[in-house]
Amino acid sequence: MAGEKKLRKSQAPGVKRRERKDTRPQEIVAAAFEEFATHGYAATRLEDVAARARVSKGLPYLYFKTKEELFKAVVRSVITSHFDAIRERMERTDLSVEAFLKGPFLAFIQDLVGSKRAFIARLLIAEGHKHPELTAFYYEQVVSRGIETMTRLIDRGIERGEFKPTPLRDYPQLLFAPVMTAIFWRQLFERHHHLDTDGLLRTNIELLTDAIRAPGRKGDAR
Amino acid sequence: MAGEKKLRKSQAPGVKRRERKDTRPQEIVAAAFEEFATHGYAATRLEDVAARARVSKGLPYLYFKTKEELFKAVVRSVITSHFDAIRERMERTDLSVEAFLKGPFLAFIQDLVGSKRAFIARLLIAEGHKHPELTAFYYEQVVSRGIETMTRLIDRGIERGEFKPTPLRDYPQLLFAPVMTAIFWRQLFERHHHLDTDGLLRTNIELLTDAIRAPGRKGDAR
Amino acid sequence: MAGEKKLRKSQAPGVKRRERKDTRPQEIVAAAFEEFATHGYAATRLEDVAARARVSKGLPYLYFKTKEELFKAVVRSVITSHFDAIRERMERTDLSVEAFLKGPFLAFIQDLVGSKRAFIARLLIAEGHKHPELTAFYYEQVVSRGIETMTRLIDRGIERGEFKPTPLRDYPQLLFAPVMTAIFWRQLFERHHHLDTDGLLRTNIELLTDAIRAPGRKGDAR
Amino acid sequence: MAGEKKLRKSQAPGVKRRERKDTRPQEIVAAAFEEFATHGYAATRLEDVAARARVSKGLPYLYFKTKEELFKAVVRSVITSHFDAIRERMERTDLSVEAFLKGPFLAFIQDLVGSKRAFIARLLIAEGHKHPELTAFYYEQVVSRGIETMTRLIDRGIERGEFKPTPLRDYPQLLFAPVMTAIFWRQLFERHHHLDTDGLLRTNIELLTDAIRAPGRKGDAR
DNA sequence: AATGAATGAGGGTTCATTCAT
DNA sequence: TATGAATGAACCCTCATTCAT
Repeated sequence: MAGEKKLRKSQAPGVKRRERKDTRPQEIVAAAFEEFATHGYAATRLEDVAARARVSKGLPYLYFKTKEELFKAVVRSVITSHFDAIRERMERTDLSVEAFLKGPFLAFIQDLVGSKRAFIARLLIAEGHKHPELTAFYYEQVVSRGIETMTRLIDRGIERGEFKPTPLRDYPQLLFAPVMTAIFWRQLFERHHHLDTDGLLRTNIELLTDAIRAPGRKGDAR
Repeated sequence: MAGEKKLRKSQAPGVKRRERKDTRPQEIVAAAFEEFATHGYAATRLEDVAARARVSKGLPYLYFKTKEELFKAVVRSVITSHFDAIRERMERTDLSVEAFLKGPFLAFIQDLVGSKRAFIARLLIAEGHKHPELTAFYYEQVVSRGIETMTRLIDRGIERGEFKPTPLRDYPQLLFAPVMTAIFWRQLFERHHHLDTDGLLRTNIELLTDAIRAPGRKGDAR
Repeated sequence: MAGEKKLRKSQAPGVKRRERKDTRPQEIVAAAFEEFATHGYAATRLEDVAARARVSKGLPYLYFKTKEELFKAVVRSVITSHFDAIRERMERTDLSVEAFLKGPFLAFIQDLVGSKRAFIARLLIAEGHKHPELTAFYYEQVVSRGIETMTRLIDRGIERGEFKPTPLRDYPQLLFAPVMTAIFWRQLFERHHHLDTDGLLRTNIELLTDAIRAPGRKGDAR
Repeated sequence: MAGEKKLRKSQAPGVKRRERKDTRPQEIVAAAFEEFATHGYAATRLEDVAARARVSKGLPYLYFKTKEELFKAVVRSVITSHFDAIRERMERTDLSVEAFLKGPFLAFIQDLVGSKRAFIARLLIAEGHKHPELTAFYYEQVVSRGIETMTRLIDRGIERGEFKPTPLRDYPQLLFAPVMTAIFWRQLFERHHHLDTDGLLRTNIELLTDAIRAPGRKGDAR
């Protein structure tokens, strides 16, 4: 019933204590991400987070006042740069809009669906309404900006004569909608029936661009 | 979490005990639905469910062995007939496929998004992976059947010459994808930015049918 | 989740309701005996008792105010006649004392060890101190009378010249002690190692009578 | 069950936390022993155990996964050394067997009956069948070894010519049987009638040795 | 007399959080 | 900073007991 000396952590033998100190919060957030993604908010135990991060049970409280703070930090950490990057490319690209959608944008969402960041979607769906502050933050940082950028992208296509004016312009969410479907399918139903999510996402973009393409334009024009 | 004086037992004095017994499970499931939808699985306290159903703390256990059983009953209760009904109409309709999609099908998903049943989606996303049995049940009863039926519907459109052959046939999920988006938007972001979900759903169907319509066909043909 | 009509009891189709009514308490006590013997006091559920007696959950409360009352009734029911009978034979017998011990008495305790009544011993050991009234009742009805009778029996043996005067006269419990051991062994250790309890009991009596037999007497004299 | 003001945490101000940790399990086991001995397994509340040990309600779970584990620990803690010690003396002694029985062995069982360890007997009788693992452990560690040792002791007496060959050799339990009787009498009937348990135990050994002593031997020979 | 639906106090267990070291 | 022993509120579930029928 206890007694034997544990091997004690030291996951990175070459790294000095001083150095680890600075990365501790990130390590804890990373560990928390795994746990939250696996078990959901309520079923995640801070003790397990600490164990996964190879720190003591009390340490997370040094950086995060409560479990909820830690959760928020996790969400924030996943948001970050990725979305900014694709938005910036959207603004600067000199590809045709259709080419951009079928190229970088498709690649981005295909990658997203397969990445660990996808789990954050489930977390937000499940817990979002209980953390309004967090939801607001997410909406502002990711969703509203994403919508804006995509609206502009479609408008640019219309301005340039690539696209007809269509209501897609008012519902840019439609370009993103299958991402949610793909993510949830993978997490819930993949074991029952395989879904080629890459194909799903590609098909959606192809069909939508087919639907809005200006008459006389060729589908795969760059 | 309460406040109002309870009527204390036999709140329906005219109703016999024996008769009440038959309705109790449904009442409890209904109360549980509200609580689960509001707080999620883990954060729902059976005591609150009981209070909402105006029964004692222990009564739910008379009808449902555990919290999980109750949860499953909630999910099952919401699934039921609705999906069967639309599937049947899909099989029997003598509308053109496009007309069906823009008529009954659109009405169905628009209603779904606004109904309480939409909350079940969040529950499944959030908790599904912890209740594999339930997920399997849901997949079999709802998802796989729905996919099949929609595949047949699209194929029928192709056979009849309404539609071109397109990969949409392999990804009927695309007709449903915005439903998820609409549901989650309502639950999470509606307070930050209004989304006309009816328009969103309609636009998706219009664009997809535009994209797959056989050349020479008119859009609103019945 | 319920619904199908149960087959409803009727364990004795030929017995009229009127007749059963009179035996109900005994049936309940019998069922309670089984449950208490199997699970102990605390772990016995009145619902199970009722089910075993084929009566409704509430019926036992018509005859026994509380679980404890029922428990007492169980103990009383087991005591009854058996002990009285052997005591009476002890007083009236015209066998020699040694013959009585090796004959009827030995048979009695051998039977006791193998009978269901033995379980009552465990119940008393386990719960006695929490039911002082019951313990007092048991002491008066069974123990003290038994001790007295056995003391008289030994004294008679001494008076008749069968036995030497020995301290056994002050500790008649020694004639009974192995009964406890036999009972507990059967209930606890029999699966690990078989003990011939008949032999154990016989040997104890043989050795004790050997030890106290008056010089010049023969061991197996009747 | 309470009443006295608690000293509130760190009731031993001079003792370091780390050091306390090592003694806590024993303290909890000791407290649990008292509670189990007093109320039996089922009727013992872990909260009372904690209170008796002057720790919080949750602490016992840090050292013992469940109530049952704690119960097992209690039984184990009582078994230990005592029985080993007497067995070893039995093997090594250079007393005559009779002298050993009337000396060290008698002293051991007399002490046992008066000690707190006696309560464990009630626990085992009462709860043993519900904890088969524990019963097996007890049988192996205590009972079977004890039986073996005593069989050897009697055989040694026969070999040395102290004793006649008798069936006692097959039922060494008879030397121990009155211990059970003495323990239960003390716990149940002592208030109704005093029993000199020392005398009881001594008499049993004296009578049994009288019964098996080889002809021509003197009773108190060393 | 009999049923069984309903009650609600009670206890085992978990885990976020604190704090002595 | 960092540890991990300790706390105690909270929650699931059980079951003796009640009572409308």
